[in-house]
Amino acid sequence: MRKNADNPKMKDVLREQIFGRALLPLQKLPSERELSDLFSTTRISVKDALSALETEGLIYREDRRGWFVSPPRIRYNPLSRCHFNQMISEQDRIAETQLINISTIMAPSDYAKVLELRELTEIHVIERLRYIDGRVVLFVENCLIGHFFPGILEENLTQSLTQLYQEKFKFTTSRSRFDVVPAAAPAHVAKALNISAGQQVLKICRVNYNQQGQIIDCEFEYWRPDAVMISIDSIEHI
Amino acid sequence: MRKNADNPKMKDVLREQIFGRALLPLQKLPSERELSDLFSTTRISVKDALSALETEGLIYREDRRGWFVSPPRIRYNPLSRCHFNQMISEQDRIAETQLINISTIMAPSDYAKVLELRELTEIHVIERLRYIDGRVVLFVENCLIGHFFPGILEENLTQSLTQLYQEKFKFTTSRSRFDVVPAAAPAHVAKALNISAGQQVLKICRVNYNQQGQIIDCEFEYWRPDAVMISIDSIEHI
DNA sequence: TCCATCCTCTGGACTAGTTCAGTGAGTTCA
DNA sequence: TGAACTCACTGAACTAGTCCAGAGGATGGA
Repeated sequence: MRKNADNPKMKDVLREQIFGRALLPLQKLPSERELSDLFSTTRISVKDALSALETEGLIYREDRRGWFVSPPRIRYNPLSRCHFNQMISEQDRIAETQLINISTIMAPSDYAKVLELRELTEIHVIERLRYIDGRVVLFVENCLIGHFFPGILEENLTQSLTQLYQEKFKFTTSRSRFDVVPAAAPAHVAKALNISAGQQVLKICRVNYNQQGQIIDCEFEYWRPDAVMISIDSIEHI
Repeated sequence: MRKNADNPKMKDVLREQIFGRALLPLQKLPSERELSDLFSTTRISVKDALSALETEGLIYREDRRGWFVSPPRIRYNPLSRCHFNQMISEQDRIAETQLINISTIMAPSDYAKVLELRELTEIHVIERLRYIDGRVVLFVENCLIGHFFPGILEENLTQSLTQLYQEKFKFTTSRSRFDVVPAAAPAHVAKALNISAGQQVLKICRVNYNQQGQIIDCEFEYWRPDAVMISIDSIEHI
């Protein structure tokens, strides 16, 4: 978390190696034990230094697998209901989507509140994982209000939902509203993203409206914090 | 950072106390040493538990002063060039601004790049600290392109710069562009915010354009990550 | 060939301390 | 009265280990 006052080298050495591309994106760092030997310090100090580089967004960890060099951040504009795959490939990266789970349930109170539902309503919950260049970076949970989307669960849900909304249901998003907040990863998210429970993620909650101004769905995104940068230009939606 | 597997109580107890308002916003927690006695564990475990609550946004620390309960987050829309004081008081909180430093320099390359300056240009750098309910939460650095703002340094710079732009220079922001990224606090920012160097902050870089579409200034904001929540509604600027 | 089992390597979580440096209240003294 | 000094208390940073659990490759038997 903080600096190695006595041994300010380790953090700086690794940082230089990363900026100097002696360590390449996605490359694995030596293990914590090896590093503590190399820099003749304790594993706790090594962990602190690695955590510091992690909060700088230079490296990331995978639970019980090791530490790796972070690739450049993706620029993401949550206002433009742009297709994930398109956004990623425009930035010369490779996107994949994996469907984890689908369920249809009665909206529990927290979801009902976000969706402004006043009565018991059926919602579809779609959980997906998104990969960039083969690395898991995003856990997404979509909550669709059931009656707006008859039969959607039979479609291919690894494609863009926005596109599906448009093509199958003729919905264009007239308005969307979102919150960005640094948060701790809930257990199920942490597991899916290969991080340890309670680690920091960037959480984005989005609510979408159709042409009639009705809320049709909401979305909870949990990003690995080193993978993304929110980037918004007002000119794009004036 | 992680959980106390053996003693899962401490984190949960503190969380409950906070949600149950047995510990109130801005209230100081017992010292790390006291907590390690109370929960009969080591200071390292205490620190881990506290760090975990910190990444949840429930508590914050002040360097060598202690740990405190976080007040509710402020909702902030960086697109609406709204006055800071107005935004805070609309949320029933009290805002203050403190001027730290003013300087007029030739734009160094990193600033020149953001401001898209092709030649040597004079800029005014205004550093300010913002308080909410008496707590430092935000360090702001404004970089104004000199020739757009003759004589601005003689004005009262603890007020809203946006307002000053409008009233004195008849600038209305026609467009603004910003990036949000979780980052580590640079040393001078950490010191001003009373956090330790390298701790996590939410960094927002904003670039503003005048009516003619020229870049007139940019701004670097460093927020204590538990104090804020980015909240944007597309309807407000369609 | 395929699947289960084992074994090694990883980070996660912990114990039990020490030393350092900034904060801030309280005291001293011109 | 007010500025300078002292000192207890705080988190920051560190040493030196142990034990645990998941990941994933190697092994070996059906």
